[in-house]
Amino acid sequence: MSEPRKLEVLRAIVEDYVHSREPVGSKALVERHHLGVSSATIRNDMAALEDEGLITAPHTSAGRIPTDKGYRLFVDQISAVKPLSQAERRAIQTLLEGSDDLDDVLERTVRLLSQLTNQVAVVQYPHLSRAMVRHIEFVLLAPRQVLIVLIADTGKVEQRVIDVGQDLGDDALAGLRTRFLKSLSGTPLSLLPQALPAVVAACEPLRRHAAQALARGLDALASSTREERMVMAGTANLARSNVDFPLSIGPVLEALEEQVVMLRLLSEMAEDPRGVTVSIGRENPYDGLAEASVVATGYGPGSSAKVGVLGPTRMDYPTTMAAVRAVARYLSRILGP
Amino acid sequence: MSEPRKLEVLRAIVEDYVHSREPVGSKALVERHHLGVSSATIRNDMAALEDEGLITAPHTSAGRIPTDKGYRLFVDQISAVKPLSQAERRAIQTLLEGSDDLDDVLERTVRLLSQLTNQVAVVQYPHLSRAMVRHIEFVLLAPRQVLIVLIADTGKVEQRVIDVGQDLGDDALAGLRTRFLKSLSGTPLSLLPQALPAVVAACEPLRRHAAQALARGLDALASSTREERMVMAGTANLARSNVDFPLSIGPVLEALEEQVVMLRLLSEMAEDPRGVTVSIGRENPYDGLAEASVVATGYGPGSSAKVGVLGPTRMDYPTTMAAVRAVARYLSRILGP
DNA sequence: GTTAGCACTCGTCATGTCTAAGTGCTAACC
DNA sequence: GGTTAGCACTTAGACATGACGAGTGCTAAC
Repeated sequence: MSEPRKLEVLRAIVEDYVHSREPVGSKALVERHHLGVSSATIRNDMAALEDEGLITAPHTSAGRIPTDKGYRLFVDQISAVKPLSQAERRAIQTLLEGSDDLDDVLERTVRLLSQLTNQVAVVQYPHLSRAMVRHIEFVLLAPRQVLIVLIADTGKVEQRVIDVGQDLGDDALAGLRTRFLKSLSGTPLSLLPQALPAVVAACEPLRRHAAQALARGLDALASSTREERMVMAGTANLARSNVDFPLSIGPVLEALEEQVVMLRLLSEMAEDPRGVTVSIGRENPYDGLAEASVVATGYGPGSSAKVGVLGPTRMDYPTTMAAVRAVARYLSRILGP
Repeated sequence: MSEPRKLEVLRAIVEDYVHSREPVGSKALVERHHLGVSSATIRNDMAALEDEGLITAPHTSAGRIPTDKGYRLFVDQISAVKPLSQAERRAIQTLLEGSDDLDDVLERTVRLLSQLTNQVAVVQYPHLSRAMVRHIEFVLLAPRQVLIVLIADTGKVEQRVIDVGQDLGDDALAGLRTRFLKSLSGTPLSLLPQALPAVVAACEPLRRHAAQALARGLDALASSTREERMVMAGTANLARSNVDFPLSIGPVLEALEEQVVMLRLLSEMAEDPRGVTVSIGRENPYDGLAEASVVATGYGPGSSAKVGVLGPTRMDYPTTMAAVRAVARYLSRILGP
């Protein structure tokens, strides 16, 4: 029993099953793929693969289907990432180049990726840990209500309304603004928590209270900038692959809606040297995704933010991986300097 | 054959069907509801209702189920909006009062509403046509790149990066900012397009080009503020009511994802004097929602923005309508002056 | 290590039968 | 006229049955 052929058999099973959604038997295998041996031999190989937990039979005398472990081996060792067609690559390029705004870029990206893969696409907003304070604006909405706007040099803007706890005039607020801005301009958002107390301390005691409140607001803003968000598209594709989620797509939709779940999942996916990381079925840390796989990769500066797709475990991994990788590259290029 | 009893029968059919998801027959009807007549009489009534197109039989010798038209009559004339429980009302109040930010309020609202109704909840961002310019900020990101921030007195902030087409220093930009701000502060966003040319004209010819670009940017921002957005929650509820969408929930998910569709739908729903508007099944202008109903109402100043839920036609209208109405009221109160 | 052959296992499909639910109609009743 | 009882008729769904085919595992021979 040759080891390489066994892998070949596994590959064939995965490919056929992904293609037909039906358990694949030994006979069909020798017919469709010209392995140079008889079906009996394949049966032996399959028995061995089953012993190793790479494939499984839904019931006696049905063909075999890959297990999570089988997909894993397939993805890691057997499959070759299938390059995109020329047309597809051109589509990516033209579609993404037409956009300017960050929101717009990400929006287009997910749509594109979901169409390319026929799956749910997800993209995380870029991390802004390296972002610095570019501008701070305080706007008096009511005697005690102040709108704080924090602008990072990445172009990201965050705002929030707070209650400063004491009446403030426009002038007083402008004064505070200048003070904050002078001290904080250029400060990395990540260092804001440390930098704020000094600014507050330097304020006139009379306005200490308001300054305190403003500092708290800025702190919250900075951390909500760190706090991650994501964009998503193609949920309707889930309905099409309804059959692939034996129970229901409910848990999957829940996971997608609970963005926290997805974000943690994405960030926990270690970066793979091959460029794309795959998390298969029960490997996912969230139970609702036990029947789903996530294919993701980093993009942008430091590849810290993730872009990826989510679909049933029974997914065309080579093509999906190729699409994700390609999109991530274009994305990096466009967002890059 | 008494007209009132016929309506009573329709009501009973709708209620039972909504409750059991099964076609309801004449016998079951007389058992569950104490109409003072025999099943034979009910059968006559049912035949009449069927003739009028209010109910239909899926096949010979099954019970009847309401048609869209039947639901319509039920909603319009028969049903009484069921008041929320004390606990539910308290839940709404406490949950919504804990929030400050507009985004936060809307986010909480949809979550709450989707939980209350076990349906998909949708809320449109408030129209800002009456909003006025509170503040304008230009930030130089690169020699020619300027970040424009437009802050409305409603607390809404919009930003965008533009290319001004000529090199500008920080000072020059600050000058332009002051000029724009002085002229435009307090201008309703809706009047911005008319107000901008004058400001540009008043600028020094040297900076005319940049001013032109900035004005275009502001115009775009103002209109993108007018442009509508929405928040949504509870899509996972669709999966649970999978059975209610005979074909697939795919088209529904598509409609939800294409926010344009939903927004048009919401805005086309005329305001109903009773407070809540319902659009049932094929009444919806979008084919993918032929099996779905939307229950919505306006909120906020002028009730111009909409909040509502989407679910299968087989939906508990009285409760849903009550929930939507209650949530809209709290929402108006919180966002109110 | 590979192959052919064969007995055995099950899921699937087509078929047939039976039952319960529910209707529509007719004739009697108030 | 509206209401009722009764009955023949229709049909979906549940269930059993059996043939079929796909597929396996094993053994013995190559």
